[in-house]
Amino acid sequence: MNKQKDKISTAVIRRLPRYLRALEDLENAGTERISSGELSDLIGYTASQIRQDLNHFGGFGQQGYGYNVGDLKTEIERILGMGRTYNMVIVGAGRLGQAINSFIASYKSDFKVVALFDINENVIGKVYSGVTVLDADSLEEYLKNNKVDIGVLTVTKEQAQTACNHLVAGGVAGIWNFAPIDLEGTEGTPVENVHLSDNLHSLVYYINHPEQN
Amino acid sequence: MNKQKDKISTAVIRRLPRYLRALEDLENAGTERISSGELSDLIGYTASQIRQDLNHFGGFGQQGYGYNVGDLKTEIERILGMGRTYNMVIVGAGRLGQAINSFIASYKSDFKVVALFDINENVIGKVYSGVTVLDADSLEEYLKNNKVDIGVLTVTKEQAQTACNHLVAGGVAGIWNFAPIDLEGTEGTPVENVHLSDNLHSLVYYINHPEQN
DNA sequence: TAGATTGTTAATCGATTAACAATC
DNA sequence: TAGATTGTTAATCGATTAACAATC
Repeated sequence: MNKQKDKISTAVIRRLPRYLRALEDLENAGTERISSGELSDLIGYTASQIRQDLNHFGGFGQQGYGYNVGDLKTEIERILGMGRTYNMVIVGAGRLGQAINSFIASYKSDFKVVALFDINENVIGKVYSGVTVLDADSLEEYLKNNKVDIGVLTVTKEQAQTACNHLVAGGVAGIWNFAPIDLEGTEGTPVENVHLSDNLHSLVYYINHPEQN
Repeated sequence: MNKQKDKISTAVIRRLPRYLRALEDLENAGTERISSGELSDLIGYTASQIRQDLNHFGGFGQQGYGYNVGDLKTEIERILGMGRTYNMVIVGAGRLGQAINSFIASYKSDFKVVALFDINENVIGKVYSGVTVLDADSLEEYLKNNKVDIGVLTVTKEQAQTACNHLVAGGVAGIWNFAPIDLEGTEGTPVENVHLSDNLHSLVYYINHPEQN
C-alpha cells in the first residue's frame, strides 16, 4: 500500500494539493468514482500522468473501475499529512499577516493561528480574528513554551532573516515565507516561498509575449 | 541582440524575476560586474543554467569579463516588460484584497491600483491606501471606460468565476488569481495563479517527509 | 465472459549540466 | 599576450507520455 520507496519529485508534490482539491469538489458533488481519464478532463493533467503520480504512493485504483473518490481523497490527505491540526504563528501583523490570519481562520480546522507577532507597539495587544498580537521580541521565548508547527513570515525583507532565525531556533517544523528574499540557515527546516512580486513579474512577461501562450 | 526566436519554457520565465531581484541587490550594493559563477553562488542556479537562460534572449555578457550588472538588469526589465506602469483593479476588497493593495502601493511605480471592487455595501465607498472601493456591479462598465492592464481576483471561490468573466469581457491583459479555483474562459488572457492553500499543503507534505529534503 | 481501466514498463520529450572553442 | 569567462554545442538526466499486459 504505502510504497514510496524512492524520492518523489517536487513536480509530483505540487500536484498533490490539486488532486485533493478536485476530489473535494467531486465528493461535494456526490460523485463516488472517477477514472484517470475523467480526472484528466477535469484538471488538465494527462490520464497517464495522473496514474503515474498516484502510483508513486500506492495502487489506489481498481482495474475496470477507476478510483473511489472518498478513498482516494483520504489517501492523499494521509500522504500530505492532513488529518491533524497544525499550529501556526504569523510574524508580521500588517495587512498581509492579517489577511493570512483571516484566511487560515476561515480554513476548516486543519490549521490554527495561535499568535501574531509584531514590533510595532501600536499593534501589540490588538486582537485579529480572535488572535492576539504579541511583541516580536518574545517570539523565541513563546516558541520554547508552546508547540508551534509552522511559522509564517509576513514582515518586510529587512526583518525577514532575523525573524526566520528566531523561528528556526524556536524549532518550528516548517516556514511559510512571504518576504521577497531567499532565507538562509534553514537547512533541515522546509521553507515554502510565496514570492508575490516574482509572480507578478512573470505575469507581466506573459502579458507582453502573447505568442508564448 | 533580441533573439528569442523559439518558445521560452515556463521554467525559464519563472527564473527571470529571481535574476532581476539579485541584480537589484547587486546594484544597490554598488557591484558593477558579475560572472555567471558568482551569480550562481548568490542565487543557487548553476552557472551553466544562468548562461543558458540569458542566452535565450541575447548575448548580454562579455568573454573574460562577465556581465555588467546595470546593463543586465535593464535587459531583463525589458524582456519582462517593466519600465512602464501597469494599471490594476482588485476585485474583492477583503483583507487579502487590502493586503495586495497596500503591497502594490508600496511597490515603486511599476504598478498602480486604480480601483477596488466589492459587493458588500458596507465596504463600497471606503478608501484604502488612497484607492476607492467601487460596486462590483459596475466592474465591466468601469473597464470599458478605463484602461486596466491587470485584474486581481481576491474574492471567494464562489464569486471568482463570475468576476473573472467580467475581467475578460472588460478586456484586461492579464489576471492575477488568488481564488482556489481553475478559471475557465481565459483563453488568450494570461492567468497567474497564487493558490495559497495548495502551497500550504505542499509545505505540510515536506514537514512530514523530512527525508525528502 | 467482455469491457473497462488500472499499474507499470518502455519510449519520448524537454530541461539541466558539462564541456570547450571563441573571444574579450 | 595570458587569463578569464562567455556563448553554444553535446551529453546527461529526469519528467512526461504512450503503450499494453494485468485484472477487476
